[in-house]
Amino acid sequence: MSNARLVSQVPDADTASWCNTIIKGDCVSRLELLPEKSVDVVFADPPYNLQLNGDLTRPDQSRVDAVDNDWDQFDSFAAYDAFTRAWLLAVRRVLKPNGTIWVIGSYHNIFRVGSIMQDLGFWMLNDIVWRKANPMPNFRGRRFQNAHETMIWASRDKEARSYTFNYEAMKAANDDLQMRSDWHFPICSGGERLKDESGQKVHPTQKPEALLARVILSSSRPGDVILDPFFGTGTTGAVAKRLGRNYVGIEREDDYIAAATQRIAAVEPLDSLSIRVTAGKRAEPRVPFNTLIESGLLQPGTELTDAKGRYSALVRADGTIAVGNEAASIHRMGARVQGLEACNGWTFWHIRHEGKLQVIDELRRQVRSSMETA
Amino acid sequence: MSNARLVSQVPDADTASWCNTIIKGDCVSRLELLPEKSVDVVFADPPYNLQLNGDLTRPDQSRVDAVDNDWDQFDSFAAYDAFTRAWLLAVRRVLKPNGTIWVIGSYHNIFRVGSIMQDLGFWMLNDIVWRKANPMPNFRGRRFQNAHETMIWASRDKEARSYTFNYEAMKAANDDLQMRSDWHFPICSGGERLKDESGQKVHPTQKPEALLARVILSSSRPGDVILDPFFGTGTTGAVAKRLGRNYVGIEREDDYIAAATQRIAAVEPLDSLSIRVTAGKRAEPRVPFNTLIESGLLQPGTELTDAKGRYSALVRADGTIAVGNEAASIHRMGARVQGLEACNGWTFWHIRHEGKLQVIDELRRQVRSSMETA
DNA sequence: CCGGAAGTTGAATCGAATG
DNA sequence: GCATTCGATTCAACTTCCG
Repeated sequence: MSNARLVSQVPDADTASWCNTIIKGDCVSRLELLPEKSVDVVFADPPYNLQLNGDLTRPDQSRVDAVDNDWDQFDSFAAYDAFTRAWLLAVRRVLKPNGTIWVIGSYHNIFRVGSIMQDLGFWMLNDIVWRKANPMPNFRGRRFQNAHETMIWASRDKEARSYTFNYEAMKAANDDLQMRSDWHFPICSGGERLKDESGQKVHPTQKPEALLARVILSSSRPGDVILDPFFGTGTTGAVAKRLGRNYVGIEREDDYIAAATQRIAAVEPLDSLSIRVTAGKRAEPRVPFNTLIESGLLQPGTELTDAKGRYSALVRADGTIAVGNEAASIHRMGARVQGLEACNGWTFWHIRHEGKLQVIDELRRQVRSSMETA
Repeated sequence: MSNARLVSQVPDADTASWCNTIIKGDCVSRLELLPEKSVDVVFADPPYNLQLNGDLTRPDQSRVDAVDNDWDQFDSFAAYDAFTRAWLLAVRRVLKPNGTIWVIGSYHNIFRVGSIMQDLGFWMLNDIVWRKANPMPNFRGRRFQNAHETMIWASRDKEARSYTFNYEAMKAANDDLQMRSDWHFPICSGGERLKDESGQKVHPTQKPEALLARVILSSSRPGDVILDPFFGTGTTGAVAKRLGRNYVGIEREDDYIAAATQRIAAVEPLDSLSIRVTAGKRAEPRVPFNTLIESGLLQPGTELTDAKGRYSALVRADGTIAVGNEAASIHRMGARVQGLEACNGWTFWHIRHEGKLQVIDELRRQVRSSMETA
């Protein structure tokens, strides 16, 4: 695999040989070929174990093209459970300790998948509901229209603390409101839906790229490795490549592999500027309070107050602030004057600047900005 | 139980002695007192087995009042599974062959509940998503906002063919479109939320009556018997009585029984079932900016400018826009480049389209119009 | 000009949370 | 060390209007 296949700014020289390939075969046995702790994110769209009896016809007597493939046939819940446990275990071995996994399913299988994930030690972060903009109607009128599917997002371990979640990016993309657990997307159709020469859909359950894009943008960084053990026609690979991530797919059926290979080859990765992840304050360089003093933005002896002028403190040369005889950090003193356990001093304290109160976090922003240009 | 009673419009004199009562005690042992095959619908809101560590504070340092009741403490998944199997078995005995059961839960427990239901022979009809209009935010920014809960609706047996589903009523209530599996309701608050003398909520997880009303209206008929084995403060009973159904509740805690008794006594049954749960015409749906990208109307890398071309920004794949090294939402970046506090990014930013500038609000209009036709 | 009703604005509160 | 919150609801504070 040449580095040229990967976009810039990503760790490329040491990308493993199996990256950005489709491995043919059964996912449990093929996963044994991958090193442990080597992938950042897993997206899995396993067989749903639909239990369909006979044909379903629309009110006009046309026949619904159901999922009746061999790969969705299981003899019992026990057989499906064993299958599920096996692939989840195999996937867990290759997942990094801080990696996360997504599994999508419907009410036919998602409860079994979720239980087994918990039994194996995965730690649930969210269940995400994909609300379909254009779901298939319920033709018999005996149930509610099945208008959603469910995704489970989980970390490899309960103890994982530094899994990737691009909170700020999701929030900014959602008009500055934090992203909820219910997502709204159309199903995969139109030009995006892969068809064969005779116009038949290549895969019965192809997922929309927009769904995968949000999955990947929320829980991975450029250059990460994303594994899809049920690759199908390669939606995960196509979106990963477009977004500057590495993929690895496992698939049994030659037809699907052929379609996915062709599809992914046609994908043009976005330039590196377009895929940069919006970082939250967590990722910004830490600026100690006394940097403000050292840089001359703030003089010792300056008076700090809260936004309403109820409390005041004096800046001291050593980077502490004083109230009466006591001195402490901006955070501890902010907490103490309010009688709270904790306080963010950067957003609590203000200075008087040209007659108006200005939060000292603004001074920190100026320091950071000058750090970048320096 | 006579057939005549089943078709009457209201619960009447020949109802069994245990109907419209609250039975005190543990639900598994108390259910043994009820005759088998005697209830039409079960609604169950079992403990969720939340596994909370320590306190959670809001960004303003106020403390979140968590669910820390004894009844939600289990030693292990195995203990929770045994509890779940026991009450589901007991409930199944008293359910009529054509009866159905609803169980509500969250990702903490719903996968275990669903698996066990399938193992015991219940047959899933739908999973229903309750999308909360006003969920609690995620204060730490480490996950998606947990904005929904899940209900499972199942028949007692796979073979049940004549369970009750008021398809036409649901469709009529939904502006003549089939009722979908995703429902939208506010959480229980305001005057509906039961408070004690000191203003504290009586029950930590009281469900909204609107939710129960749709459950009952969709899956039962007037005069039916509805069992709630975790009665709590009696939402199921209050709504059942109002809608002309019989209820029977089982509850262990005296405080909850007292509150439920008083609450239900104050309920006036409706004289007509023409009252339906109105979904209410929603305001124009909010379209987050990244919907434009996800729908393909706007490509990452596209340049945005203001109407006079003084400022420009780059669209990124994650739904933010970038000016230089900084990225933010369309609104915040619009404000920043102008040096303002706020800005409506939808009307500020434009794209070049066929040689002319087009405001991105026009793209939003296109998305909304395609949502309507879908 | 006074008193009270009625309407408006803004602050404060709080919710099944593996945080 | 210091980052992190959304929407419904209620209540207090204030304004306006009318007799």
